[in-house]
Order: sequence, then structure tokens, then C-alpha cells
Amino acid sequence: MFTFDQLAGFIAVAEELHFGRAAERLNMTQPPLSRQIQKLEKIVGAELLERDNRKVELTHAGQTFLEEARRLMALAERAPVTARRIASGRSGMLRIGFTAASGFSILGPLLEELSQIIPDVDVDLQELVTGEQLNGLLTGELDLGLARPPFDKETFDSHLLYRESMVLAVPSGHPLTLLARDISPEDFKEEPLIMHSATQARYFYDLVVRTLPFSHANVVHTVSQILTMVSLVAAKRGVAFVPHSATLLGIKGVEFLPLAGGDGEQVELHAIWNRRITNPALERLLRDLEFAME
Amino acid sequence: MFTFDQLAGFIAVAEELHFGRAAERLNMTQPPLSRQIQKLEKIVGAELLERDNRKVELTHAGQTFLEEARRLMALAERAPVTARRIASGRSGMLRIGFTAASGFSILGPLLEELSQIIPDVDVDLQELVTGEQLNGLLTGELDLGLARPPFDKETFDSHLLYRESMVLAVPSGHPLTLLARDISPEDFKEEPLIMHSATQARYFYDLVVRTLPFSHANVVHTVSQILTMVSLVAAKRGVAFVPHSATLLGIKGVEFLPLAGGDGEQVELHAIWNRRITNPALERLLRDLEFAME
DNA sequence: AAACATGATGCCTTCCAGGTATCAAATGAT
DNA sequence: ATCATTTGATACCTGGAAGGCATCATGTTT
Repeated sequence: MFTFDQLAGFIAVAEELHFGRAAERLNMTQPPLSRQIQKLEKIVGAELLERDNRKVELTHAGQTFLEEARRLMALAERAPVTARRIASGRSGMLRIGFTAASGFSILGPLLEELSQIIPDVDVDLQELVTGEQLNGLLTGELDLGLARPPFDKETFDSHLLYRESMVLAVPSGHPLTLLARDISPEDFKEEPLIMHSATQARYFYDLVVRTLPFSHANVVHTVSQILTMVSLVAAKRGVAFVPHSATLLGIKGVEFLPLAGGDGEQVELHAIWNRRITNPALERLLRDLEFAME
Repeated sequence: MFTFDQLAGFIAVAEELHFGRAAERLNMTQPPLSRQIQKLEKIVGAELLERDNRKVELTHAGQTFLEEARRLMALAERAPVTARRIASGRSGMLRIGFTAASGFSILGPLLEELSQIIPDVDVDLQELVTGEQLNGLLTGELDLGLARPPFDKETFDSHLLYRESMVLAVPSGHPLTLLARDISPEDFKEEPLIMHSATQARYFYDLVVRTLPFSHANVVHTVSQILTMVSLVAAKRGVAFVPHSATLLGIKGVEFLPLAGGDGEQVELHAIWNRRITNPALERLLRDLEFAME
């Protein structure tokens, strides 16, 4: 195999059509350059330059080999640059998982911010429930998750992105909309309830069970996605507890009523990542976002 | 700049994920391979492989650098093959000039033959009068010409491709078409004549002047292209001497009558090339066609 | 705890690339 | 015609780099 030095030598001679000047350009003397070209021609197996004692000319084979040589040199010069960009996190690919509910609120601004901080990084988005995200982070299929607790603090590091209160979604025209005050547990104890799945939407389920007194007897549906929930409310199947950002969905036929109390029923969205970071783009992102990395 | 050996070493390690096995594959021992990779990483300016004492893994930068390295190696392996193909004339580009008249007869079969002998050679065709072809052959803008004498036998070598007789083109229904014998000079001494240009179509002009007695007083048009000539005949502007292959033009309203005599009025088409051949594709073509190369 | 696996390091030798001096051949000037 | 000039090729030498062998360092397995 030939060497890059030989290629550079050939390109210089092909451009100067003069061994002496080419050698000067390469900061070397003429004799080794002559030998370089001879060796290259031997390796390539074809005469590339036609030279008599007065002038140097490219052969036809030399003309096309010159193109290939230039392409090789360009590629060889670009490759380390690309590698360094990726190592520094300025380029590459970031795979982000998000829960459907996080899409309403934080995803848009976050992507906007990403394109400012790491503009050359491709972002791959996947809608996944929290459990699947954690799994992806473990296997390395995911770099960053936008999900809700609980998760293993040993394995994962996180940053609280967003905290919002729960509201009660009711069909338009429902009697409760006439109340001029926040909703209390008393108000919905008779209402048919659309509830979160205990397995698929464990975070919401746990939160509601923990902070809002309600009767399981009232539960008429069990679903895992906020969007489904709000749609069912619009269809007058019952009322539901949803995060405040669900108001952004813009579904007609639903109204959202504040809940009295105010503290315990707050839901959190975290950015979560594996403490064993291998993706330089993620590293750079976290550094630039100044997330605490305890 | 890194070397191809370093790239090959990196590719082997990246594929085996094991220095020992990679070294074996490369027919070398493990220590120099380790150093090779270290040097490559230093040159590239990024960690490409993450290695502890138990396993080897590609970093993100390493993954993309691996692709670039493979591309480089593939390109480097292909380049000499292409160069050799061109040097041997099995590939490349052949620029052929032809006169309009030669296009009727020989060009089709010749191109057919070219695609058999040198299938990977691109053929660039240009319609040029003989003088322009000779000029192109001198400057190297043309590799082969299909033209008519005269030309300098010192500079150019040639091969007679085709010899055909001249015929008289007359409008359909012309009285001469009723003759049951070949045409003699007597027959057209009163006919209006469409003549070849003395400068632009010197070969035909000289030939006609030399071999066919006619009166300049009868000349009604002077043109340089056979096609124009035949079209004017069809428009009943007169009669014209054209090579036999003009019958292949398929222009309606024209008939072609044989001329008595038979020998002197033959026209020749030659393949002509510069004796200083630089294009390997031409060299190969001539060899394979078994043209005499005195 | 001992044996094993695996990548890194130290040291030696060989080989190759580059430098200097010079040659060979063709051109051009006196 | 001869001599100086130009320019690529060759001869010979030297320094550095790459590869091999032996060994180390460290983590895993039995």
C-alpha cells in the first residue's frame, strides 16, 4: 500500500509539473521526492507521470489517479476533524425518550434550546413510557429520558425540569364548572372517574392515590395516556385528574378546574440519564446546561 | 498525518475488539499494534477505543472514525485498479471527430465495434470538418478522426476505412432518371449544378474538379455539407455529386444515378490519429483492430 | 491466593525515508 | 561546436521509526 506522503508528493508534482518546485513546496529536497513517485508508480502498477529531461506531464492514468489522490487526502484531513467534533460533543447523535405528557409542555422549548447549544447534533426522539425509557438508558439505546419518578438514583442522575399542579378535567357544561372556588374532594365523590393505569402510568396513579381521596368504586375507565383521558372526558364518560399542561392540548368540550390544597398534588418531570455517560454530545449538553452532576 | 497501516490496525481492532486477535489477523505481534493505535489517537486528537484490562470498546468518535477509515481504505484499494485499467486502455475516454458525411455510413458500425473491444471506454463524439479534426489531433483535444485526405503523413497515421463511388443526385422525375445506362459527362453538361465549397469541403471539391468534367458556369449553389446538397436537389435547384452513402439519408424527392467511368471518382474515408499517441485507450483500440502501425 | 487474560511499556534491531553530492541527458547561448 | 544550465535520476550515508521479544500492571476466575 502507498503512503499519504507519496500521495501528497504526487499531487504536488502533478500540480507543479516540476520536481524541484514540488519538493520546495513540500519542504524537502528533490531526490527523495523522485524516489517517492517511483515507488508510488510501482505500487500503483502504472506510469502516472511522463518525464523527460525537460518537462513533466501527467499520463491519462495519472490524471484520474490525481483525482483519487485528492479525494483521499481531503477525506483523510476531514476524518480527524469529524472525530474530534464528536468527541467534544459538538456533533453526533442524541437519542431522547419522552413521555406523551411531557410532549405538551417541555419538549418544544427543550428542542429549541438544544439547537442553540449543540446545533450540529442530530436528535432522535422516541415516545416511551418512563419504564421503557429507564430500560433504554440502561442498554444504551437512549441517551436522555424525559420521565417521572421513581427511578434508581444509584444508576441514574437527573434534573428536575418542570413541576406543575394537577387539575380536574370535566366536560364543558358540567355542574362543577359553575362553582366559583377550587374543587375539593367532596365535590367529585359522586362523579364517574377516569383513572390512570396502575402499571403503565404508575407515577400518576401513585400520586393520585397518595394525595387525592377518591373512591375506586367510581372508576369507569383505566387508561395510560393523558390524551386518551382528556378525550374520554370530552366524550362525557367522566372526570379525570390530569397535569396542568394538558390544557395545552386544545381539545374542545373539556374544561379544567383547579384543585384546592395546592402542594401535594404536584407532578414532576425530570431529565434522566445514565451516570455512566458514553455519549460526548450528552456530556457537553449537560455541562452547558449547568445541570448539577452530583 | 496518520498512515494506512494505522488505519488498517484500527479497523482490525475495532472489528475484533481484541488487540491480540487483531494483531494475529494483521500478521504482527500485539505490542506494536497497541502503539500504532496510541499514535493514531494522538494524531486524530480523540480517544477512539475505550480499553480496560478486560475489554475493548469503540467510543462514539471511534465509531464514526471507523466509517471514515473504511471509506479511506476502500478508496485507496480501488484507486490503483482504476489507474491500471486506464493505463491498459480498458477504461477511459476516447474523443472522436467525424465529418458529417461519415456519419451516414461508418459511424454506426464503428461505435458498435468500439463497444465490443473497449466496453468501459467513454466515447465523446464531435462533428468537425477534416481541417478542424487535424487541428484537434495536433492539440490533443481529439484522439481519433474520421476524415478525408489530404493530411500530413509525417504527423498522422491513418487507416483506410471505406471507399465509395460518387453518384449523381437528381430530383425525382428528372429526365436523366429515364436513361437505362450510367451517366456520362455529356448528360449533365446543361444541368444546373450544386457544387462543394472549395474551402470548407476541399476534398470533395478537388475530387470532382479532378475527375469529372463540368462547367463552372452551371454552378448555382456552393455548399459545404452533403445533407444541404441533397436537400437542395430535392428542392429541384439542380443536380449534385455526392458519395454513395448519401443514399442512406432517406430524403424524399431525390434519386441517385451511377456515374460511368468507375475508378477515379472514388472517395475515401480514413481513420486518422496523431503518431504521438498518449491515450492508452486509443493505443489499445488500434492494437485490437490490428491496424497497421508502420 | 494463585493462575490466567490482556493491554501497556522497555529495550533492541532492522529498515526505510530523507539529505548531500553527483550523474546523465537535453537545451540553449556564445 | 562547445560549454554552461536545467532537471530528473542515482549512490551513499544517517537518523528515526516500526516491529519483535521480554516483561509489567491490572483485573478476572478458580
